[in-house]
Amino acid sequence: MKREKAEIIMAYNHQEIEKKWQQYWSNHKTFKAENKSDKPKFYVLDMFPYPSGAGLHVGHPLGYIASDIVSRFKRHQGYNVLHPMGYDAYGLPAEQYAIQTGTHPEVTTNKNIARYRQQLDQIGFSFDWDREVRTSDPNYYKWTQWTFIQLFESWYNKKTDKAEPVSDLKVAFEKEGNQNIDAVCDETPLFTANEWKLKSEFEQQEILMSYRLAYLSETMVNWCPALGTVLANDEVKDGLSERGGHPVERKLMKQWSLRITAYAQRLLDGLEVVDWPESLKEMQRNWIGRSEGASLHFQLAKPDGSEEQAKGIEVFTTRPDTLFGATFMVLAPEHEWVDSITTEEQKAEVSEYVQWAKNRSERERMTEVKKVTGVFTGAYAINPLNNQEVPIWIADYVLAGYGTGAIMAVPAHDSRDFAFARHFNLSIIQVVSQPGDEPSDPNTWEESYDSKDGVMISSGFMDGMNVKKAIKAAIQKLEEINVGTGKINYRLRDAIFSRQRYWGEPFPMYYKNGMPYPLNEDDLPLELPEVDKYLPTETGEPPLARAKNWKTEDGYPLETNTMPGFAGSSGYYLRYMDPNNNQEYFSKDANQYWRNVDLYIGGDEHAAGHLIYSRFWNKFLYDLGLVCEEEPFKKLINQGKIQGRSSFVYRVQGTNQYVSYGLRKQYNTQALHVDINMVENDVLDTEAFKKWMPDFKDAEFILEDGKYICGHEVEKMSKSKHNVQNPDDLIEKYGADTLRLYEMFLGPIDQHKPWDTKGIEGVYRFLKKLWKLYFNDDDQLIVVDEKASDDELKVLHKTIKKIREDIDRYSFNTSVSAYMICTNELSDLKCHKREILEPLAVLLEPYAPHMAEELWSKLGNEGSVSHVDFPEYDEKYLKEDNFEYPVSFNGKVRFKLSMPVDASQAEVEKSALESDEAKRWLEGKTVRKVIVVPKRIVNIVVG
RNA sequence: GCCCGAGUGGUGGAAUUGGUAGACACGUUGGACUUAAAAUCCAAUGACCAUUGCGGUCGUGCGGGUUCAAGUCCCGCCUCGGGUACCA
Repeated sequence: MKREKAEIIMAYNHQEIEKKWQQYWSNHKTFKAENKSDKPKFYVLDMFPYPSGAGLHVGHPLGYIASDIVSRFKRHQGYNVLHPMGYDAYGLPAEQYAIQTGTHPEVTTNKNIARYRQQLDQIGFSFDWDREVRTSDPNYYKWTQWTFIQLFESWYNKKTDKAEPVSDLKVAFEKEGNQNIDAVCDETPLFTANEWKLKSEFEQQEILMSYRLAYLSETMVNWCPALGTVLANDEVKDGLSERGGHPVERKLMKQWSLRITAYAQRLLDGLEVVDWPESLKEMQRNWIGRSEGASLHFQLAKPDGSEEQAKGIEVFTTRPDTLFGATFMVLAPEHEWVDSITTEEQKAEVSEYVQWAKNRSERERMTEVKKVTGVFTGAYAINPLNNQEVPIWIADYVLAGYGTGAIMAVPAHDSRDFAFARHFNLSIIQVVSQPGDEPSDPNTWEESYDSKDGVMISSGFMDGMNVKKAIKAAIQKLEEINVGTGKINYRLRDAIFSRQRYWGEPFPMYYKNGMPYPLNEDDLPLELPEVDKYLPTETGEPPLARAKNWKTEDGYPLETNTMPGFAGSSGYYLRYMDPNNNQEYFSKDANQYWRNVDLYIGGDEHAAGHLIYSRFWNKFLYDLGLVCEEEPFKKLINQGKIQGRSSFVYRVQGTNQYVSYGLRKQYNTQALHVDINMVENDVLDTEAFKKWMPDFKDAEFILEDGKYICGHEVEKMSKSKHNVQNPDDLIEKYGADTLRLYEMFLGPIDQHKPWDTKGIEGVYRFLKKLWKLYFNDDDQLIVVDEKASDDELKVLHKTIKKIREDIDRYSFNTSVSAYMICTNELSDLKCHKREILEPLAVLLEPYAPHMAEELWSKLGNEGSVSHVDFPEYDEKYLKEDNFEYPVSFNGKVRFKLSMPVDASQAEVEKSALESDEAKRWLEGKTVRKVIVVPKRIVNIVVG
């Protein structure tokens, strides 16, 4: 009885307070952002989550808490803050579940969203929920579809370096054909205006297709049979699908693609102006993969006289300087000329090899990188600079998808060519000499010399030049003799945009005579139809082919593919600006006001996916004049992942006995994961363990000091490792404010760190201690109006300064300790004064908003504290009269010396040398030098 | 292989511009209160040596260097994490 009573009086009742204020915020729309405002704007965005069935674990809110702190801080500084949240609602898990159970993915998704929302609300985020978007909502995906149509109706003009309407292109074709058009497009033969006019509608559309930014084409795709769909390059990791880890094959399929390659250079250039982590920018640079070099043609030694072969085989090289060392050529097995150049004698061998290469999985190909394979075609080409005949080989180390799918091989200066030449006994000629080294016989080399550091030899006109100069000279020569030209190549591929799945945006396209046409914009959104099963049809068509009447009013069949996951997330940050607009994606005014995202927080796993697609999407809309900023995300922070901390028990081999961590070496044991909820401070609750699973019912324990101590390890948080910490239990026990503070206290926001519940008590204690500055044990307000002392003011103002600086540099962990220090010091001073405690409540708001609101209101204030001015600090309270100088001798600190802060260097030096403590260290030594750094240190050099 | 990032007490981490290394917190130990426990409060807590007191030596992954002074800057390595990989 007594105990219960004590708990009721318990001063800080987080459960009641947090519920109350969450309700208040929701009722009063405290965090609603207005599109019309005289205030400066600040846009803080989180990467919106995919609502998975597992709900949130403690890792998810980490970034949300950080962005919420910044949002709240900016509101206190008078900004109109846009801080929205929504859901990336299309995704494979809900669809896989639908396949298994027949439950509509929308049902699953809505259920998961409801759970996410409830969890998010509990943490006390200051989102403007009136702006919520869901990618699967027709009102949202209408604009995803709309953007797709704009992409379809656009082409990329290299002359103006931007996207322009296809309608303009048609006008140009009618006027002068395509000879003056400089576009990023598929290879298209030249035609005149007359020729254009003579073409059929179908032929014209076919040509336009090769210019469109969203285009349909037969391409080599990553086909994942287990998922029954095609995947984009960034969705494939190590030859396996990123989701589910299923094998991926190469397959030729007719697919929609986005011509993101048109933007390669701008995507690269834009990285220079954004404030992103260097590592992330580097990842994008690598993904875009710009390389400078030359494109040139090798004539066939015996062309068959066809127009095609007359041009020769085109290759791309970054080392045109080494042309004199090009002793053979290699084509990718998929190269279009393989059949036509192979000689009769080699036919069988070549076709066998091509077949073999084709059937290899991507995974095999990757894991067997070191294995050298290839076959001779029997054909020869002519090196354009020295007119030597070189054999043409086929090998799968040359990729069809990069450059032209053909290379000139320079074995002396390229390690892959070197390995190939060695294996097949092809000749190797040295053309670059390492500085300070004599040229030697390459046949004796252990490896090729790939470095660009060196001087040309055996290279005719380039002899004696350094590599850099020779590259320029070679390109010039190639252009002179009209066989090649300088060229920049990108590794970036066009984004494959079709998925053979149900749960995604339908394409707003229909087919007339096999040619795709866009729907009328008035007919958008094209809503996702109902189907009887979420599987492909018997004939292998995507699930949408099951839909009844999947055709236009005129009876033309609609596209049956759906869009990929990154479609909906590419422009969601724009829709937040004006989420309920039925007329437009977003209004011009809204975009002019909100412009772009000032702070974007999310994981770095999106480096090569979402963050590139989004930038592309934004640049395209910029070209259309719809958005006013070319880069969508000004500042970006990657929050680190929170890893799990697994606990282990040690089962003695073949028994049901479990030995405590410290004694496990004495036995032959096997480590088993145990649920971290049964473990506190590494001590196992043995009774709970016995009840956990039937297998453990009769478990026996070998204890140390009467306790069973568990082992631990840092691993990924996952259900199977029983180390998932969900926030709900912690919030119930300690409250959201504690959780928020603790997640920040764990360490720098951008660092990966293991979750460890141990420290949360300390943060909870801090909040209770802070509460006690305002209330006594009977929960009576004890704040007084007495004038604050200098000491108290100093504590407050140094904390204000620290918190402001810390938030400005996103150092959230150090803020938390600043609050703790402040509370400790005010407690020591027994300070209960309004002059200190009222500003402190405001200061606390970004991190612990519920408590701040409660304190603010209990102090007699009306309404929410959210928009109250953030406290300013005054230097005059921070000033010290004295500074305690550490005095060191030869760099070792020996004693402290208190001096007035305005003491001159000479005075400090004099006092230091004359002080009693100094004598000991000066005895028998000469002072060689004295360094005095004002308000820092004194260093006396003796010897 | 290549490109990034990181290594600081038993643990998470702090040290913002080269200037007192280890703030703050956890954990541990000892103590107060209590019949007891929880909660709370107080004290100690990098290692080693000396502990009769003053104290001393070492110490930020390793080895070197620059400097009056280095966790911080430079050179060379090691380990871990991430990205990428026949990209010509």
